[in-house]
Amino acid sequence: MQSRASGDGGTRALPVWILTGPTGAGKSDWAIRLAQDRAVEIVSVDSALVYRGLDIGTAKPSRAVRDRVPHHLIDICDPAETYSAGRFVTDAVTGIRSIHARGRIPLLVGGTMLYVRALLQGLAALPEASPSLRQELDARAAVQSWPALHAELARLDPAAAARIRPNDSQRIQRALEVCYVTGRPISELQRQTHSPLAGVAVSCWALAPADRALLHERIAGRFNRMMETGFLNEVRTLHRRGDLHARTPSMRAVGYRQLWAHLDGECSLDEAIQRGISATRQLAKRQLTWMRSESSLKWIDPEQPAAWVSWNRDATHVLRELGL
RNA sequence: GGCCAGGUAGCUCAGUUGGUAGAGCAGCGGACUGAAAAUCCGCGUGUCGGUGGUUCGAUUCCGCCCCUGGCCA
Repeated sequence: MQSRASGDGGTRALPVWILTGPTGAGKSDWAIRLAQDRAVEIVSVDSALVYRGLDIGTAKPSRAVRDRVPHHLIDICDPAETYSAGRFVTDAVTGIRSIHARGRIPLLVGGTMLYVRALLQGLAALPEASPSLRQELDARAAVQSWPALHAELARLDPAAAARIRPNDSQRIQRALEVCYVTGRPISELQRQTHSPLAGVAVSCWALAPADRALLHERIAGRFNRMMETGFLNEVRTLHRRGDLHARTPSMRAVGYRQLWAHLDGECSLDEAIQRGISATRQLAKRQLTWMRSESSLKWIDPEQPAAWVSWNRDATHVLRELGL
């Protein structure tokens, strides 16, 4: 990917900025403050923000904010659809190219770490999901159990089976699916990946409070605020559509899943809220695990008074250098 | 005030016919290639309410005290 911008004395490659962090850390606010009134556009890196109608529970930036600062990859599909890491890479690359073509800097913001990694390290050229094959595998697992299908994978692709746990339904299913569709083991195909951002200057920051207890407080506070601003009604509207169910990927999102269970009569509202908050904390923990393994991240503690100033100063400096 | 039932992990509870205890949830750590806000793996010491007594040994049995809930006054 080659992108150029006209500076004072010639052309320079435009960078890609990535701001990630656990849910509730304040990524969106920071991104909007940075991008506002500057040659910066935001690309969402979030598997839930892509769905229309999932607004309150995803803390989606408001229409007003998006009118002020351009956002990409938000509200691009219906909740009944299944978005994917593969589609994300394609969409994100398209977005980045168009932003660069406008002579602006893309700021990728979000906490879906698989998507971040897919961008940083690339995704292998694998076939996309086959709903019919997955249905068939689900049916087989219901009678034979996933460990039995794991044993089958061990015959077809020993390397993949060694890495995947016998109960990891999702990965067993995917590995078998790829085997059946391509006739080749997924472990072999996965060996060839290339980053779609190869050759681009990428800066990657992780916004995360050093104090976990503080993050937990923010998460609970935010969830309660969502409840006060109509989260339950939002889920009820989706529930009433009739074509969505508890297993639809969009409805497995944190918060939506628990409120959906309440609407299905599985638990009280109070319990659903508590479970939703716990699920959010657990999500944040998994995101942090992923971030710790990403060595290229520059960590920012939003609680440090100087953190914003220094991040903003660095960004301003780069923009000036590029004549933007 | 009397009677009954309880007080065991952050929470809900199990258990020890006396040899100092274990589940679920929560929490923590980890894995992660088209569902990823998903999916999966690992981690359980806590004055067993307090205090006396019986005993080689008490969280377990007995006495008293404290706390919670219920019933009766």
